[in-house]
Amino acid sequence: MLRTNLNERHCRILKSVVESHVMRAEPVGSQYVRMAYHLSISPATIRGAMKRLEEEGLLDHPHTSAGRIPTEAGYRYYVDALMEPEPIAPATRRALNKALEQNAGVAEDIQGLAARVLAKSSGQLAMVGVRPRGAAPIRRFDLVALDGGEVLLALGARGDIGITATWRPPGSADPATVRLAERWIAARLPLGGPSACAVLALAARESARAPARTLIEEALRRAARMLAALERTEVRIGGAGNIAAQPEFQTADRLRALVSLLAEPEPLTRALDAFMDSGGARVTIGRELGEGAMSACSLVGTGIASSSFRGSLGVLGPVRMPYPRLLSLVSYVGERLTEFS
Amino acid sequence: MLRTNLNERHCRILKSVVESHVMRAEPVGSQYVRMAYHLSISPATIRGAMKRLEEEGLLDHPHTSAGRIPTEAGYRYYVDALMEPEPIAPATRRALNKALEQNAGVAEDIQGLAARVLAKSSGQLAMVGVRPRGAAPIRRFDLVALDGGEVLLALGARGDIGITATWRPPGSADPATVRLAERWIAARLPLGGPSACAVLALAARESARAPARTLIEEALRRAARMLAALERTEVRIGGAGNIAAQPEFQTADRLRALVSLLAEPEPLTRALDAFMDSGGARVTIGRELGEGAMSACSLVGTGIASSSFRGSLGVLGPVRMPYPRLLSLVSYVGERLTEFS
DNA sequence: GGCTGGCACTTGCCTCGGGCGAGTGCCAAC
DNA sequence: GTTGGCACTCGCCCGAGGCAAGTGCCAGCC
Repeated sequence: MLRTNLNERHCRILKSVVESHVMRAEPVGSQYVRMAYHLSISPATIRGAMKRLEEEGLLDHPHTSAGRIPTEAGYRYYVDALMEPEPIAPATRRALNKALEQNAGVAEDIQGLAARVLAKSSGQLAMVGVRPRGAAPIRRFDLVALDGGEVLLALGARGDIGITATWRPPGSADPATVRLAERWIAARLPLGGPSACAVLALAARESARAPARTLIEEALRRAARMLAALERTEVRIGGAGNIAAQPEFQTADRLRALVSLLAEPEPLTRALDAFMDSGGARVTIGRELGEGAMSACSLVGTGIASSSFRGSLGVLGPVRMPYPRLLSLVSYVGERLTEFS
Repeated sequence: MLRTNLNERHCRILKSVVESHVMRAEPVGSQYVRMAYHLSISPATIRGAMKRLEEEGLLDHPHTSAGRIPTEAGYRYYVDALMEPEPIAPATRRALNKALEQNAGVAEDIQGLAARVLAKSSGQLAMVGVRPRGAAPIRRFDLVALDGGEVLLALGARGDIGITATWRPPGSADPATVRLAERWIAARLPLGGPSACAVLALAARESARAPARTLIEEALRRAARMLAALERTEVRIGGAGNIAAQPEFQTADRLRALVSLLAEPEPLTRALDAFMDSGGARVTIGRELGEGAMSACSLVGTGIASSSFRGSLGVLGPVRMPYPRLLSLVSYVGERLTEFS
């Protein structure tokens, strides 16, 4: 990907064009680059270099009399080879920590919180998706007869979270039968290991020979459903309004695409999933996201993981985004989030 | 609200204008009304009547040479006095039932399902919000010491749903203490009655004198938080793309407002809440929704309720909506949903 | 007296063309 | 290799004119 046939001046000018364009959201001309970056070469020289960069496919100009804008390849080159990492301002860092810690107690909503915080500090759309580790360990399995003929099923799963369900088996539940069923399941269910699939398999394989068959089957079916709900990736999105305010999203078409994306966020979550299990923060630019509604966007994302979950988070915005800042930000929030396992 | 100084012709013409405009999304002229409704009076007469309706504040015309469009008052008059109820087509009815029943098993997501189904059949944005009954009865309260020094708290709440939490008290949990704490709480917690507030009050009032004070306080605090989460209204939104495609939402402003609304749906949910505990389906038109981003929209909604929850559902769209059809639809889905308590 | 046909009028929308400004591309000169 | 100069190219803005739709009003008719 890295082109070696660009000399130092070309690089410098490409970098200037990208950064100017990110800042101003307009095509940038040779004059502007010269002024803004105090280059000691003349506009004509800069124009020459720009033309060369255009021939390389790194710059584009919308029409003859407009300045240059970076192509997606130009952004890619910038991200891979030119940009300098931008450390997070201490004030931002403090604000992030404060916002995250203040609400960390509400464990179930850590993703929503992180999405909000990340959206606010990035000025883009932020997404956080978390999924429990593949085989969510069942830490506890209870099947209890309640007064009044109902049965209570309690699953203690990963972390703080657990779920229960109660139902009334046909013909009401006899405590002895329930006890029997619980023992039967507990003896066969490998606590600490099984995922929803495993539970279902257990149900299919063995329950036919069990003593309290209907009750056991019902309990296992419900347990599997509850586990499946826990194992689903839950994605939270924040700050959609941010990117709706960006100049790139002023046209009705783009906005409509954004609405559709919010209404049916599967493409978003799929793009986010691509960052799962990846180490540091990475960038996906424009068409690299696919040809759909998001092809005019870039995604800066990272995987997050702890002993109890895996997931990913990222910010989505127009291709013209401040990559160095967002990369640091996404990295940092990712690291902090991992600590809240 | 009902004006009596409109004769039958005026009513007929107002009705025609409203229905034509709902269908075509354009100002309607005297010619069109005459043709479309086979009126035997001349365009000039219709124009006279329209002028009268305009003086009454029921019609408006954007400029001299445009046709008429209904004002919000015109729509209100139409809804209150002119429109004829439109029964749901049997095919739609069947489709609705099928879609609802197919997935009814996934109890936790009944709202999301209903929102999707309602959005599809209405062609508008659909919202479904459900909240457990005010004082969610706690049907079961368990506090158990787990192996390894952790404590499990299980709450059996309304219906099928229950939740558990586990945590590690400082200095690990001694089974005897946990048992003590459970008894203490069970003796004071009025099973079948208390809401989150009540639990918190119990914690504040009495725990100071309790034996295993820190443990009890922690358990009650967690229980209150879990109950609060259960008692929150959870709103699902579907079909945002539908109304983004409406002619009223072609301008960037409107679309941006829609994006903001999706990003921060509090105004939506508040508007929806107004239908809670109300009987049949009702309509809120335009400015009646308040002056915010939704003032260009109407909401057709109804309350839904069963022994275990209360809530509301509705469809949101431009003021120019097919009210008779949507009223029937919302009514019907509301009734069906109530059956899935 | 109310309804109707006819006609002038208003007004938004579309298109076209000219002026303006920004920025380029190229060339000759250094 | 770099630079200043200059012609050129477009996109954008703006105002004018033509068009179409639909009204308002008035005189006449049933």
